[in-house]
Amino acid sequence: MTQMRTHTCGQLRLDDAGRKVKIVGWMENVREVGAALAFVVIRDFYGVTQVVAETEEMVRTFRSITKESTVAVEGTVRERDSKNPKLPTGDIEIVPERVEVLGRCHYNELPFEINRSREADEALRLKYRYLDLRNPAVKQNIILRCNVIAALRKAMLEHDFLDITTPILTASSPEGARDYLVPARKHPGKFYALPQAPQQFKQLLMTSGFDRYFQIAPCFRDEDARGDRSPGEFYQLDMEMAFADQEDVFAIIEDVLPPIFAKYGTYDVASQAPFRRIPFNEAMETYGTDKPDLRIDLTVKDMTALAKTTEGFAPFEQAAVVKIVPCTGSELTRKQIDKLCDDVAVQAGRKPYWVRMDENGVLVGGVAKFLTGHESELKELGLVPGSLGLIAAGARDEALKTAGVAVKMLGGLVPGHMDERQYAFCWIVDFPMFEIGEESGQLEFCHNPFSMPNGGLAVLEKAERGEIDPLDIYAYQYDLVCNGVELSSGAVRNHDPDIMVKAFEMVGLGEADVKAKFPAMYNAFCYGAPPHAGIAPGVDRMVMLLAGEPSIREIIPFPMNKNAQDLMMDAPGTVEQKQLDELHIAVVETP
RNA sequence: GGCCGAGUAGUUCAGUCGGUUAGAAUGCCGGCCUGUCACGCCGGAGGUCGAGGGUUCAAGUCCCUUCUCGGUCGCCA
Repeated sequence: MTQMRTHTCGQLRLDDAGRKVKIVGWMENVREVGAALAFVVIRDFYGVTQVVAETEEMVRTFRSITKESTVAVEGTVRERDSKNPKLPTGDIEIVPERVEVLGRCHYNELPFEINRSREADEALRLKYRYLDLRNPAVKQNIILRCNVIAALRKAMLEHDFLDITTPILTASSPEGARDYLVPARKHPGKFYALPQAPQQFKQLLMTSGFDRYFQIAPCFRDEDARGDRSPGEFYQLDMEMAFADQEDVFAIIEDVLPPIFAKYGTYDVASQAPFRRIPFNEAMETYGTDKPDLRIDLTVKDMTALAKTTEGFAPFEQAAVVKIVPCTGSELTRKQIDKLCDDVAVQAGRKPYWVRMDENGVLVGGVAKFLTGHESELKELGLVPGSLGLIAAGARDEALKTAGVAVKMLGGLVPGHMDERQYAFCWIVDFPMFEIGEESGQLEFCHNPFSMPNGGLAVLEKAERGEIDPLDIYAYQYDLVCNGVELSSGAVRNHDPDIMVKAFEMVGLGEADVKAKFPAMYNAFCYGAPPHAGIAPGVDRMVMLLAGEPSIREIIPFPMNKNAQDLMMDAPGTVEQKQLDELHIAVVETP
């Protein structure tokens, strides 16, 4: 037989009995059950197939091959005496006539067992990622990723979006995250930057007359990692539409994403269009976060007025706001409540207070003694008999953040408050355009300066004349949130140079700054730009949600570790002096 | 950068109040086993307890320093 293989390891069925075949793959396991009987498992991308050695010689042959070597097995398909219903190929086995080692595994002990690689230390998995990926369970997430990306691309093309690539080597962007810089050999002292997003390019494409653009775009940001944030690089489904507004963008996303989530997700229920829209301020007040998990039915209630009438508890008396998260049906013990409050503190930075209303309507535990006498008011807020209330007091943003974390943790802990098995999408809309900077104390852009203010030039001018508070100006800026995960930010862009300059003037900058920071875009917009809007859902986070994985590294083929190192390739690494010389770089100190 | 957790056999982990020769499972090596499929049974090898210092008659265990990994906050327009 000259073919490399006639069948894959996932292919053969009972119908194939009697057929002469040749399979190739990794020798996963040898089960010897006698001197002249052994069962050998061969694995390839498609599945596993059992080979049975029935002579002493053949048993010795397989025994001599190290596990995880690649082999070719030629033989005859036969119906099994004892079938395995758990395997697609479990009805048959191959009686080998010829066995050839194609690629020998030089080690008889591996860094971890392939089928249990997910239990191994993560640094070890990353160093031997090529072995980790042999594990079908690990490989499955990468296959899912491919399928999801293919489905996204297909859907976008069907909606008449053009897939256009934009430069990887580009100019450093003055705002946002830290850039990855690339020294320019031909321009001593100058640098390219890897794009944090194709933001400016896609807006320039709109200005060039492309009507609908998208790209599965690599993005690079030199910021610290998180469980749901890969260090260094990630991918976005970047899209932009000309002569379009917020409604047009929502319509596309609401058309594209739900079917893909329903088809490829671990849960088959996804929110249908239109997604619920929640204004930013309402989200903060109701959920304590701008990325609410709508699967949880708990909300934040304001008890500031009530708290002000209490006596003897300084945190209530001094706090700007006091928020409570009432939760019915809690049977948490005192110990569990303490643990919960500690866990909230880890994420929120401050510990919540708590109180319980027992079945008789009596306040017990925690800060109960300061609230006694206010039972009826608390009941109105939802702290009914049999409920636990987590209370956050302090400055508004601190209290809301603490309450938001409390909502999330209570939802996950107390049964009956979270309908977990679904994808719950929502839009967060009406983000404030400006905020008072924490450090500067001055008016600053809340998000990015490219968003169109709701009200256009007129509203900025009103604010300039003092007729309205600039903090009350909203931007056509929106986030897409699913199950408490921020999937994406988007906006109706500011395509009018005059409004752009005015917006910059509001924060103490001006035309010169716009031109200096975004020269290409500002100039392009002076030549007639279409109103346009877009969004860029994170592909990695979507796949994470679909795979039901808590770590983003599980859905990236070759992830870096938390410290932005590729342990397999040993990157970042040192380079030769010659390379540095060409790039006009002097290394002052090598650690 | 802050805080929290972890680091013991190839791997995953246990190790009590500081006290005899540091254990288990799995993997590896050898033997047995004719229908296994996480095969089973018997035997064996395998350890700088992350590193350095200290306290002590005695440290995997207590203290200090440091390194590494993970989580989280800052950060991520």
